[in-house]
Amino acid sequence: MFYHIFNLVFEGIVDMSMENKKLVEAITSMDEDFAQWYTDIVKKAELIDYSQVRGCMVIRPYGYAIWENMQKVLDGMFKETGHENVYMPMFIPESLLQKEKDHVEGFAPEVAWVTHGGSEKLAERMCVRPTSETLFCEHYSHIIQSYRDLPKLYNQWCSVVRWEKTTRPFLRTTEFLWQEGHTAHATFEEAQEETIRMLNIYARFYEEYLAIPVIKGQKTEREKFAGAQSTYTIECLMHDGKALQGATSHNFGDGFARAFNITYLDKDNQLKYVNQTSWGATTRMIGAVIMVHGDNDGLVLPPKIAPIELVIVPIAMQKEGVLDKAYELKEKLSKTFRVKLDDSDKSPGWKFSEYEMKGVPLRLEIGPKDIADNKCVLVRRDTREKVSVSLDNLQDEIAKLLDDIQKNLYNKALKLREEKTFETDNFEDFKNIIEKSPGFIKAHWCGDEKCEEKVKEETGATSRCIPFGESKRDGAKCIVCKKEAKELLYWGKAY
RNA sequence: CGGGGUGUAGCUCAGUUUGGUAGAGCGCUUGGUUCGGGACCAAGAGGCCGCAGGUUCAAGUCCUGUCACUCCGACCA
Repeated sequence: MFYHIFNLVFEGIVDMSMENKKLVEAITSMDEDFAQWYTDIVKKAELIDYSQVRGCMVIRPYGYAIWENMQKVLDGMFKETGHENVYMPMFIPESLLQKEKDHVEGFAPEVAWVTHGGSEKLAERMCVRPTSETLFCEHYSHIIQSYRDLPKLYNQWCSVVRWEKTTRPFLRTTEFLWQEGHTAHATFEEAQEETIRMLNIYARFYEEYLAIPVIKGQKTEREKFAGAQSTYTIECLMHDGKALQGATSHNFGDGFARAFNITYLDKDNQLKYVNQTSWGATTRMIGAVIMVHGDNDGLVLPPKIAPIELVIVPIAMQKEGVLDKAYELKEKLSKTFRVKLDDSDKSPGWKFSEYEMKGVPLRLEIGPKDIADNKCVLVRRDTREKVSVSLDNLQDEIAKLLDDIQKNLYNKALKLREEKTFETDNFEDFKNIIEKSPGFIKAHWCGDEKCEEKVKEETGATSRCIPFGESKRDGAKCIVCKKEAKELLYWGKAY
């Protein structure tokens, strides 16, 4: 009898607590279903909406603001290193696309074709650019004549279209936003220098602004860009242990120059081919930020690229003086920080959850009690830590906290990557790791593409890069064929 | 491109088995009370049941086709 009653009561409690939990837990837990967690975040943080167009998304103001912040910083870095922005057509005539053989073969399966203008069939169909190498090359062939015209350091911000089979917001969409740098140089060495310079810029951007640690390295032959002589990459690791290519930089040598006849007359009066590079980064960076820093309460944004660094939530705002004080703080703080004051009549608790979902780094609570004490409460998104601070040195306190959050996010991400990075010489171990605790695996390789292929077939992992600054161990053997190793590689399942 | 899942109100979904008046919760609007972790009361607005055919007196429900989203693979940033 007692037991029965106890059970009923107990069940009642359990039911209630679960109901409450459901109300609060707006998104799927990342441990339960990482893919669903990701989808929940992009929608609930109001980054995107799905559109009527297959595989394409609407980037909403909050999502686009993140992109604008990324653009602003990267564009500044490009300009500092002497690059100029241009804009190329979005269409490429078929004949132009086909000039470089490897390149067209790489992209042919995923281009969209325009066949009609109005109701008239075009004499030559055009593709919607999947990337603009051919257009830049065509243009360079017109404007480069002398060694005095070099180097040409161009970049463009635009969208490109690749007809992907399956799509996911930010990670892979049919149309996506990016920047593509295209440069032309007199010598191979200069092109190589540029390739690495831009790779380093991406790495710095990831680490300093996105708070994401990266592995810099070179792609293997199998993984390199269609038409490139060598491809370099920055690789980062997501929360679920999958790798994501953060940005790439390619040295084309004179391959495209030969196909497009881009020549210049050198000092020695010899006609020579230029050497080219290209490098790009995309809205996929937003996906990286989500999957590296996000948690079960939503997005977590690094302060340096957060559209809102600080949100002010007034408490008991119908009470005399609260809103006035909140407006006053907003005005003062907006001079230094990106600030939002939420004076809507939602409850404070709702606002707390909402801005946590949106990953706003800092929350400022101001209520009657604080005002009486000349204080306010600051709450960090990353650690949930609450501090009560005097209104007198608020600016300094906020600056310090934002700086600390930025650093903490980087350190947490680095720690996560270290925990998920393994090294092995044994193929069976390799398979086990990939299956049971996915992450980066460092393993030696003989240089044969067949071994690379075998790893992919049997484990699903691909080679991510030949890392800079980490050399192979003397006498090490290939993880697959056990022959003498040529390189140490990072491997992993990738997005 | 192959395999699975899902399309009904802005969102999450019930209703489909067995055809017969279009539903719930949340959100939204208006008014009021609240406000330091997703508040409450009252009154409202809101749907061509993804789209197109077909079967039927009658289709959200049955049949055929198609489109989109999503997950898992192959391809890619």
